[in-house]
Amino acid sequence: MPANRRPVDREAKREEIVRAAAAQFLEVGFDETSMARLSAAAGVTTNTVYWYFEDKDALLVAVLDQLLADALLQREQVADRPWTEQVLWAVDRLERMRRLVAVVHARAATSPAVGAWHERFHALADDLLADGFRDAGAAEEDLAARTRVGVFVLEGLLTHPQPEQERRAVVELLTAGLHR
Amino acid sequence: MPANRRPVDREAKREEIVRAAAAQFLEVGFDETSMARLSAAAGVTTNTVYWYFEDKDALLVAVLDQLLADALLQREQVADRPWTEQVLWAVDRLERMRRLVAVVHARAATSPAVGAWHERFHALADDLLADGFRDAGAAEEDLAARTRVGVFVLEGLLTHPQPEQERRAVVELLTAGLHR
DNA sequence: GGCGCTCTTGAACGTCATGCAAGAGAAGGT
DNA sequence: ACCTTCTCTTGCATGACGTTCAAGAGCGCC
Repeated sequence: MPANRRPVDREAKREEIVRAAAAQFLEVGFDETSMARLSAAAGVTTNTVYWYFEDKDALLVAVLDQLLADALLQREQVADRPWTEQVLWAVDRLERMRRLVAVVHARAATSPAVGAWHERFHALADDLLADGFRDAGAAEEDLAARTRVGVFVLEGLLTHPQPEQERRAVVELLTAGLHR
Repeated sequence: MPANRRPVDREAKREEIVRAAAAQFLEVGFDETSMARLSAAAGVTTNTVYWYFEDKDALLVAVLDQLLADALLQREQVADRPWTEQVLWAVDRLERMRRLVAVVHARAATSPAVGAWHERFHALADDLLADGFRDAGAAEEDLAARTRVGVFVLEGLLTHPQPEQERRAVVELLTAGLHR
C-alpha cells in the first residue's frame, strides 16, 4: 500500500502522454516518431515516458486501447442503422488509424504485448461482426467464414484506401442476400 | 560505356546477396535482421551490400521481386486446377512470405521504392484474380468488387494464419455460386 | 606501364531505444 | 521539526543500428 501519493496527476499525466503519442503515431508514424520527439510533444523528458511505460511497444498498446475505446463509444450512436451502413461507418471511422494497422501486424510478431493486443482486437472484431451478420440474417452455418471474410475485408479497406463508391460496392457484396 | 568489366560476377553476386537477405528476412524478420548480420550471412561486409543496393528498402524490394517471380513461375503448374484450388494453393505457397506482408505495408508509407512495389503487386494480383473469377463464371458487373474482396481475403489469410479447414471454408464462400 | 573503372574494405557518424544513478519534492511517522 | 520513504524527474551514458566517406585492390584497355 502506498505510503505516499502525488495530488492526483498519476492517471492524468499518463493519459496526457498517451494523447500526445497517439497524435504523433497517427500523423507521423510509429517508426518515424522517436521517443525524444514524442516526449517533447508531451512536454516531458524521455525518461519520464519510461517511468509510465515499459517501452515503446507498451506505449503503442496504450494508444491502441485508447483509440479503440473511443471508437467503441462512438459506435453506440449508429447501432440502429442497417448493417451495411454500420460497416461502412466503421471503415470510415477507423481509417484515421490506417497507419497503425500495419504497425500492429509488424510488431505483433516481435513484441508479446502488441501480439496480445492484436489477438484481443480480433476476438472483439469477430464477436461484433458475427453478431451483426447474425442480426442481418446470415445463415448460421457459414457465419464463421463470413465473419472472417468480413474482418479481412475491413482490414483491407483500412490499409488500402478506396474511393467511396468502390468501398460501398465491396461491403454490399459482403452483405448480399441478407434481409437487412 | 564501361571501359572495364569483372569476369562474370556482377549479376551473380547481387543475386547471392538477395538470396541471403531473403532467407534472413523470412526466418528472422526484416526489422530484426541488421545489415551487419545480413552481410555476414552473405559472406561480405556491410559496405559491399551498399555497393549493390541503395539502402535496406531497395534490398527488400529486390527480395520481394525474386520471391514473387518464383511464385509466379510455380503457378503455371497449377493453372489448370479448379479456381478454388488455385486460390488455396496460392495461400499455401505465399504463407512463407507472411512476415513480409506486414513489413511491406509498414514501409510502403515511408519508402517510395517499397510503395511503388506495393502498387505494382496489387495491380498484378488484381489482374490475376479478375481473370480467375471471370473464367470461373463470375458476373461481369460485380467482378471488380469480388476481385478486391479476393485480394483482401488473400492478404488476410496470409497475415492471420488459419487452420486448413477454416481456410477452405473462407475461400469457398468467396467462390460460392460460380460454376467452376 | 599507367589510366580508369568496378568493387571492397576500415573506420566513422548521427540517431535511436533504453538503462543507470542521482536527485527533487511531498507525505507520514516520530 | 526532522528524517525516512515513496513517487516522480532528470542528466548522462551505452550499445545497436542504418548509412557514409575516404582509401585502397584488382582487372581491362590505351
